[in-house]
Amino acid sequence: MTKSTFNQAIRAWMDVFMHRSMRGWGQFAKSTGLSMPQFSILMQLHHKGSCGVSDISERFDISNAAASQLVDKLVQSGFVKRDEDPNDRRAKLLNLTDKGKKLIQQGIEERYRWVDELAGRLSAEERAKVSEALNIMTEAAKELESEMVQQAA
Amino acid sequence: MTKSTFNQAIRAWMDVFMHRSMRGWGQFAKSTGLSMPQFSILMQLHHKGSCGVSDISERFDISNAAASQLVDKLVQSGFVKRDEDPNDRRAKLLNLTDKGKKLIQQGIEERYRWVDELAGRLSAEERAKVSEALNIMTEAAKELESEMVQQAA
DNA sequence: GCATAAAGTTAAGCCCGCTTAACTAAAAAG
DNA sequence: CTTTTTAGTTAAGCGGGCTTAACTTTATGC
Repeated sequence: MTKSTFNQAIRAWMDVFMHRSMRGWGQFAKSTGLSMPQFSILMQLHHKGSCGVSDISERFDISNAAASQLVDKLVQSGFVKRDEDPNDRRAKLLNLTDKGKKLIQQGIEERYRWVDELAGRLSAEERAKVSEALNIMTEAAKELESEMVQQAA
Repeated sequence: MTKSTFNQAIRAWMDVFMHRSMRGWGQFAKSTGLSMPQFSILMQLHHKGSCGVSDISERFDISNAAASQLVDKLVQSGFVKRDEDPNDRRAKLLNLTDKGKKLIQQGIEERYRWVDELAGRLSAEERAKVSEALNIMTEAAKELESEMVQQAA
């Protein structure tokens, strides 16, 4: 296996997959009535869990003020809860509410549906191969991620 | 290979991959100075090639007027060229300019860099497995896509 | 050929995200 | 204990995306 054959395979897949999933998320966000920035904050909370307002502003490279305002809208819509941090009363702890979690989960399920359809077209043998390969990739990605975090710290 | 083992594998991968690539595209779009809607249009043109204004409005579920205005900004910034359709002089043929193509290509390259790093962590044997699996998936995705198009027609 | 439909454009107006600036409150530094 | 720094909020104002509505130009249907 040459490196370039591998690269070709992964690039072809990325083209198909990225295009498809970006389109899907955009449409889903729109269907919820939330703006993309608001929706992205929900996604971030889903992935990273509890965080403060300034974490949001750093993550999306916007001002604290902007983050605060966006979060406030999400709080008012009932998707996010904003509690005081008991350890630092200046800070806030942002979390998805049940309503927020449900919404994101629904979006994820819809994304899954597409790959489930894909899965349906594969033989059991093919599924086994794909499954093994994706586990390899996921593992590598997680390792890479954790090294990045360490590097940043 | 049970279906649920497969689903688990693909979902884990999607979680990692989608989060990563969405973040990446967002940051890249921001770095170009283009808004997300504008950037998305460039992506669409990259994937689907030449199309009219109303194709844009359908694809993003916005009015013709909105699409026209967005496109106009992209034309003025030099990322898109807007020619008359010789077969129907009402219609326009939208295409990426060289500048537009270059921009998108650059974004894609940056996305690739991440998976290239991933690839670097794999053994030749693992790369072969992953490569085969991704080709299977890409093939299935393309088949599914073309059936969808037929169904819509 | 004339009426109707279709592809795009333009303009007015609304909402939203974002920034800067001024502010409150709490923690850290000295 | 006072000063400074940090976390977050609020308000004013700008720019952008989107919609509706009015319009131009070209193609289609009868």
